Amino acid sequence: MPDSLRRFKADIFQALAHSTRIAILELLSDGELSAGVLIEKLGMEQANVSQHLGVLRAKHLVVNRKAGNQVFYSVRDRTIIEVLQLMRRYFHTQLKETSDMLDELDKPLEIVH
Amino acid sequence: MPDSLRRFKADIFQALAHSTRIAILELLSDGELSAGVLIEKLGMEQANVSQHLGVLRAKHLVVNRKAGNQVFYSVRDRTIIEVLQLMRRYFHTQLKETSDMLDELDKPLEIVH
DNA sequence: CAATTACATTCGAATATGCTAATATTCAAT
DNA sequence: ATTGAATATTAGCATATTCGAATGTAATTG
Repeated sequence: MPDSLRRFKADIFQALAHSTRIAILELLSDGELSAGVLIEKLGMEQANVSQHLGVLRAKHLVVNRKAGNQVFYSVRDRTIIEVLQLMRRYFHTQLKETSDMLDELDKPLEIVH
Repeated sequence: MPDSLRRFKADIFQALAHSTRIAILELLSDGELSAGVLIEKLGMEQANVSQHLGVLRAKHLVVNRKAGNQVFYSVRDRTIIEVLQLMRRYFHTQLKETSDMLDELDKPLEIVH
């Protein structure tokens, strides 16, 4: 497999590598929503959400449609939703295999010596 | 869905968000390989590959088995391989939809004037 | 016990990412 | 034309990632 394809994949994974962007894609999985509704449902700063939408747009994971004052977003390809679902399955498998996993999640903070 | 689960997913995606780590997982998809063989097949710096293996280990995407002098790595859960395969399908879909995609891929290299 | 092989870890510099606050832009309505 | 609402962009700072160079650590061999 050519490295260009791997870089493409890595780019997509990078776009998925943030809980807010995952939340956005999940919210959009049932159909399009305006930026305003997304901001409201996420309960986060407008600029912050807009930046995350910008990342998803840049990687073509979402498309946007302007309607007057508003901008409606939707997922471009359902395959991405499938990836997220596969990930959930992965989570459950791992949960069964190692219950330490949850402790591990908190670890990054322990780096403070 | 709780945010902790999204953060877990994001963490895994972060681990996948590098072409070298994707290459490692692909190389391991047919069975375990020693760190040395991985380094050789990747043709990269020993320390660099070891660091990437460290990331994959930290996120439990791979497990390692010590045998004397060597360390053998293998993917912990095939689901991750499935995610990579889904991603390949995604790539092909996108390729059909927008041929600009390839231009986008080469862009970073064109910085050399 | 050297010396070597196979990996891992640490350090430091470069680059990338994420956030808030502030500012722009774009369309709508008065 | 002004104002207001919805969204995007920029600036600046803090933190994270990535890399090569150097160093550390086990196990192996002589």
